[in-house]
Amino acid sequence: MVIDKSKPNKLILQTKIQVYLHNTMVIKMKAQELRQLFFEFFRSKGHNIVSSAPMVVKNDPTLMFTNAGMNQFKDIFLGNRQPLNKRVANSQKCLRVSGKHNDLEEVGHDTYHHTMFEMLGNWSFGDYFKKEAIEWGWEFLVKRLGIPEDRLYATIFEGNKEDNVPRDNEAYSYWGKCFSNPEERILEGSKKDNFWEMGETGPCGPCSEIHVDMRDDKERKKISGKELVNKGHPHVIEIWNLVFIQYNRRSDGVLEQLPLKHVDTGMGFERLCMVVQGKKSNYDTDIFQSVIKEISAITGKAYGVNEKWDIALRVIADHLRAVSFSIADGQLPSNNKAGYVIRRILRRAVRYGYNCLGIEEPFIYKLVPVLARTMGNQYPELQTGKEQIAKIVFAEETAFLKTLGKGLKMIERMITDLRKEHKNVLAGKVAFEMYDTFGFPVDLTQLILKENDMHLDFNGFEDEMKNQKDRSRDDATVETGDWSVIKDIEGTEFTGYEKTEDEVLITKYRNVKVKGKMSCQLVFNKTPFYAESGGQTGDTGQITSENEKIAITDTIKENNLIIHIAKKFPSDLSVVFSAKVDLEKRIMTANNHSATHLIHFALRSILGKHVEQKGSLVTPDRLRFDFSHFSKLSKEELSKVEALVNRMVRENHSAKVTIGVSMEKALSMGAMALFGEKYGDMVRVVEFGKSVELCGGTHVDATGSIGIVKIVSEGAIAAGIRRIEAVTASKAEEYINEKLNTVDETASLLKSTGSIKESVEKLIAENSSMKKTIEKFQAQSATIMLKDLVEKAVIINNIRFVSGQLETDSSDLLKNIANHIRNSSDNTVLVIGSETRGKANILVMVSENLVRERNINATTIIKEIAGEINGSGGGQPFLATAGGKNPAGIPRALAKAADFLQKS
RNA sequence: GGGGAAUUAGCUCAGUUGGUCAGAGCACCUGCCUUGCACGCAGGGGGUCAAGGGUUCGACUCCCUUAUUCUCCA
Repeated sequence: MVIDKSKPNKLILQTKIQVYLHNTMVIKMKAQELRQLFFEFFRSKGHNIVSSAPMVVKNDPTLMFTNAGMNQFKDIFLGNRQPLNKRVANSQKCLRVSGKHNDLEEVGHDTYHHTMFEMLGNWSFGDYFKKEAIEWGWEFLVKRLGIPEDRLYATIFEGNKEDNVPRDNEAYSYWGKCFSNPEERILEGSKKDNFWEMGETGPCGPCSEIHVDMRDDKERKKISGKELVNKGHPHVIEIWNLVFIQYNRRSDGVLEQLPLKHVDTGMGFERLCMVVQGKKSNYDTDIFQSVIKEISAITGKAYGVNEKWDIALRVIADHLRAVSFSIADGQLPSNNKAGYVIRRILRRAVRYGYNCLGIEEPFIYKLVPVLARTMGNQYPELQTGKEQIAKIVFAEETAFLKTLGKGLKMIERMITDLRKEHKNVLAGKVAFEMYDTFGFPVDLTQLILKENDMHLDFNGFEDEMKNQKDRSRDDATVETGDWSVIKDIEGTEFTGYEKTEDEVLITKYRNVKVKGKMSCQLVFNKTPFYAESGGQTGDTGQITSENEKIAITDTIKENNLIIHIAKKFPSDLSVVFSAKVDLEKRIMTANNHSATHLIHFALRSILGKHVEQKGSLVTPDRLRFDFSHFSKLSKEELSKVEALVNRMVRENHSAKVTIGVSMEKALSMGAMALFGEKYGDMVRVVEFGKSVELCGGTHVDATGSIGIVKIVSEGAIAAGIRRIEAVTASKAEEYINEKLNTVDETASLLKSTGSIKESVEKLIAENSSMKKTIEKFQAQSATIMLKDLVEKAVIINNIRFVSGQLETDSSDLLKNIANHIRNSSDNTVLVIGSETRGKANILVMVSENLVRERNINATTIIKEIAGEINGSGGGQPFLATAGGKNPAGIPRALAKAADFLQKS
């Protein structure tokens, strides 16, 4: 056992004290110490302590977030990678927002579910198995932490006939040696609780769980803990799951034995803290209390006073962790995929603050520093990123509160409408629309309705919700077939750094059906194709055999396997293929990738060392680079960056690539490790002059071949994060030429020899003054025409009838004339015809007093006369228009209007 | 990836089965009043109603396409 040598007795003493104090429930071992104790324990058992993988998963389409400690070892279990150490232990940050064990809407209502949590785990990759796993589990909990034996239960797998798996007698026998009364303490569990599977297919095996009974003595006497295991009792809980991976499930459902057997264990750290600290709730441990106290200080709502507040405080404390860790890993809140999950979690926290605590302004961002203090030791990314995290949370909170504000307005309007109709039920469809289209939470809708003595048709709402889910699910079904193995070779050697063409053999293939579209996936023994990774898109190209040529449309990486997406499967899979990468695209991609390195370097030189890469996208056509910076780049800064980059291009720095460098060495060379990026134990370093980066991508041999780099755009993508887009080489040439052409064409249009800008400014000024002049003229000519017409007016039936045909193509002008007359004189009917582009138009205006007193209607008149021009029309009682194809009929139409008035 | 919504003045937004309807507040400009924490009063400039098609006598309003943004689902 490894303990702190400077205080050799402290640990032992502490353990003894714990045993003594456990029943009185006043033990205080800080979470931080407990975590270290776990590491030291497994180090003493020959384990290598590794760091937590990022919580946000990249390069795995089936998983958005790390949801268990074993995720980062998935490819080892699948046999795609050899482990460096056969015994490993760590603490992994995990996120679970849905699935059988957890649902986001439940978190906070009980005292032991979380979105983000830490999972302690120890692993054996084909090394030790059930015996050691069980013995060490027991030793750690009972002997090291001093958890009394009579509070522990173990479960084992009861067996399953369908799968042909026997009862796990082996596990039972080892537990039997630990407990003094095994019959009482070891329970059997069904497939549901005690058989672990990675997915529908893949590695799986029986598991054995350890449960703790935390109830008072009195309670324990009443009902045996045995009755409460796996029954959802808040104080009789599972804390450690030991999984014994010994099978592989094929897609036909049949289990086959694995050649190597593995151990995968996971212990909920928050629960362990609760047990060790003698608390009844995870939220009472020091992990959460510091944050909860801060929320209370801000909101004035103390914990433990009433249930409604407590739920809100728990929700906020939990969600703060999930959101902060995600942002630290580089996952910003956004409107799809992983980013959307984060947004939803944060919004839920805001909602609880709003509903239950009555906080109507951003406040969660204020909690980030406290969280960084509490957990920054183990997870330094929180400490270094805390300012940026706070900024992003603030922006997100502000935006959502605005959404809420808009929704409140809408719902007020709806309530008014309902009142008018004397109804008190809001249709589910309406609430769903508010939720679906405007993001207004349904529980708030319900709350507000209740305050107004109304309620929601919740069933209707859920129906709509179900419809939408079905729609999305139908669309997203992916059917993945089994790998068919042709040659049993593990992994793929990547030869693409040296060559773009290679002789390859197909080792396995499978079908993947997405949206009814079949995609053919191939794996080779070695390949020159670069798989999408690190922002660089996958290679395209083709494979050819003697009688076939097949296009490769993309290359991806899944669980460390390089997979080629082919147009179709070759008819003969066993022959040698010549695999050839599309060279032109590869070169263009390399230009862009190397250029991102130069841009990164230039940004740091010019803006400062706070600039860090936050993401990038490199395609053959363009590049995108996201980085942290607090404000918009000025024009000067942008041109400085561009100038420095292009200088480095001209200096023609050769690429210096070093492979198999240890992480420490790479960092000492000046390379930057990015938080949220998963690196292997050995890394690849790419240097161009002073630019040093950890990078697995393909690059130019020397910067000169990039030719030229042109920044195309710069903008914000989130608070504190900016994005630069750029083009290089021939694409940059095209871009610049296009711009210059525009300038040339503009200049020749302007016939300008001097400054184009001045010419355009002059043109705009002239244009606007001309506009005004024209308006004046039009008004004048309208007055003249008006006068002309009015002079020719006749009196029919005591009505002044003004009519005539005008030459104008402006319907606005006609309307102007009409309105002018209407406003200036009563007792008038105006009928004007005009011809534009071979079509006839007629306008009828009737003075308001005639409409009122004599019931003369412009619409009636226009319908009466529109036939004469082969047209139709309509309008309002005082103004109507019609159009038709027969201009020759205009005089007849005017005459008919006169007749009409005569009769009325 | 799939649904829905939005885009109107520099900003925040109104705009009622398609017809004097292109508006408000803030900001801006001019003048007056005189300074007290968003001073007040009077007047004024500013909009291709996101872009492009279509339907119609007539489109900010209806339909289609595109762009951008928001939002929900996976």
